[in-house]
Amino acid sequence: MRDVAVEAGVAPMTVSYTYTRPERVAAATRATVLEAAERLGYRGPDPVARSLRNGSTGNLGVVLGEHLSYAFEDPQASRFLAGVSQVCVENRLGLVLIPATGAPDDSDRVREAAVDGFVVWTTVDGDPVLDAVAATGRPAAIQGGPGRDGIVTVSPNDRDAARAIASHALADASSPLVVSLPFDRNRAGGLLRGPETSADYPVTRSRLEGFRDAIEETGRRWADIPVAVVPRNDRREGERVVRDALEQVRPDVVITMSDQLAAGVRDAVGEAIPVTGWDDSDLAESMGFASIRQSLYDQGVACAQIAAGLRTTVEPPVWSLTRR
Amino acid sequence: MRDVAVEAGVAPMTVSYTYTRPERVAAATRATVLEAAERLGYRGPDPVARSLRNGSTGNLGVVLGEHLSYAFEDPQASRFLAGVSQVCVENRLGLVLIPATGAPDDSDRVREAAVDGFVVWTTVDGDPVLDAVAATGRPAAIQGGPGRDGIVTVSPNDRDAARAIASHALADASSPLVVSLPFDRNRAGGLLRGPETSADYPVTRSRLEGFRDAIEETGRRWADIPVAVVPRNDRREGERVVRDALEQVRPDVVITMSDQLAAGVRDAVGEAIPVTGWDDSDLAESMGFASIRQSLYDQGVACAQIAAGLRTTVEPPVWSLTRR
DNA sequence: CCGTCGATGTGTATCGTTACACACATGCGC
DNA sequence: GCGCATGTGTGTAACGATACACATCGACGG
Repeated sequence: MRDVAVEAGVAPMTVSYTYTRPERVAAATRATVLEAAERLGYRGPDPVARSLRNGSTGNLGVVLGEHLSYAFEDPQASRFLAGVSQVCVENRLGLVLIPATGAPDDSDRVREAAVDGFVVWTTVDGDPVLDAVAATGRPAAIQGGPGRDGIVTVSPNDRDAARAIASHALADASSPLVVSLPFDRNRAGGLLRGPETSADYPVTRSRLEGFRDAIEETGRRWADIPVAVVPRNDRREGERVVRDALEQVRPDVVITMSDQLAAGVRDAVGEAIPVTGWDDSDLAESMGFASIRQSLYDQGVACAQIAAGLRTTVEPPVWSLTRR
Repeated sequence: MRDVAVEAGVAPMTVSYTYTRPERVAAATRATVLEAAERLGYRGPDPVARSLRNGSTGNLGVVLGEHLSYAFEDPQASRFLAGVSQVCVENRLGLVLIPATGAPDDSDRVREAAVDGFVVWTTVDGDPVLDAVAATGRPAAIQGGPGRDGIVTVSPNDRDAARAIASHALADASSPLVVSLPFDRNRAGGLLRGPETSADYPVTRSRLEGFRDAIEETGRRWADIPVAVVPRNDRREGERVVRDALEQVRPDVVITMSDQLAAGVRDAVGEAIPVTGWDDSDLAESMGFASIRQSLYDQGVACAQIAAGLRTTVEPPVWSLTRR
């Protein structure tokens, strides 16, 4: 920039203003400057230097508690990210993806990220990456929890929603099979019996609690309920885990934690056993099973607005039960 | 950092080395420095200042020629991005998403991105965003074209592949229906007759050319061939467009440009009319239609490596025909 | 003809870091 | 006791940009 200033015969500040506040500089001068820049192949202010001087990067960091490719494959994460990206586009913010796989250098990644704020996709309790995020002192929001000081939690009341849909499922049935998202980072799959509802993922935990609430309300004992856990939120995993489970149990309804899983169940059992999903996506509509409607897109928007400093609090996201 | 140096009673450089090259500084001094940092709440070197000084940001920019949410919904884009993100993770690079929707400020976004290199997801011919990318002078790669000076093109020979699969499809059939990806940014859908193979998207164009090659080889006139164009690479769009087309034409084979579309065709016509896909995904295997195998994941890896400066050229990605 | 105002250009200081070259001490072999 | 390698600490000088306050000048009302 200094060179351009010399070439154009003006002060560096004039060049700076030419780019950042064109109206502040006379049209003639502006032309001279741009011409000089053209001659020298100068492309405009360096974004990094600008960030340093201004103290803001114009970037939002999105922490994904999974291998990055997960973000592109899980439909729920996708919807959420779509909401985040919408805010970024509207506000001309960059979107920086930060993987947090549970490795020790996750925190470094966060510390070294050149961003103004963080959006965190739900992770496990006590994830140290949350400490790293909070330590930056920058605005941050997390979808689905866990809650933490310094990070705004954006999460619907999953427990209530889970209870509602489970009650609905149990209206005409008596022996449910629960299909659950992973409990923890190990992501061990398998069939359990009325497990402690102590999953490390708060989202999984709240839903389990809600299911248990509903089941106990009907007089059944949670300890007797089969719970099949998938290693991934994936339709085929849902199909597989249910096939396996059916070798040991004979449920008359299957209660799942996502539409993908519910679709997988349908793949396995057809209409023979009713199933419920979660998220009320196209799948739920086209295959015709009950689901919980909650907008992950809207939650993405909310999180991004917080991270961008556009707001500091949000109403808890709403949910509703779509009966089918 | 200066403050920490004072607090610890050492030179700023010592503090810097404490973080970036700990082995360069005596253990005792290091401890003193870290202690002082702790007292002052210093979290380590500022990434932005570091980038400025070092001249590199540790970020890769990915230009998506679509609304960002598209990246999270199109399975092909997802696979590609998964490959890109793999390279980022391995090399500790950040991943910055840059939307390019065709709006005039796309170029600004590129110019203002604090990244070391660019990966571009296939876009239309003459997209000005490519000029902006090339103008940065940073390493860049584009998947699927269009080709351009200063940007490495990573693309299989789509035309040959298209000819191969179309020939395969025409072995036992005589009147094909082609289902095509969008021609241009307008994304108008609809049914055409042997259109000029002049789509703005080079990927669409090459495949059309290949289909035409194969069709003309069997003695049919391209001008007579019905081509249904979808506005989006989406299973349901595939279903819809074929339903519509079947009101006007009676094909005995459907040749599509993606497995999603092929699956949509199956949804519409079942096994009544054979169909071919593209990408050889799980869908192709489970539904049992022929497809072109090419790894978008690997292409993502290749593009990212180029953008990261890890290599400067790539072999053309391989493709193969999976007959079913 | 003076005072004031708006429009426009310019110096200064600083954002937080690090490459580089150098200073100095220590220890070791001979 | 000399020469030399090694291990540690320290100035200097940028990296590229901009906030802020100030200087200058012509215009214009009274």
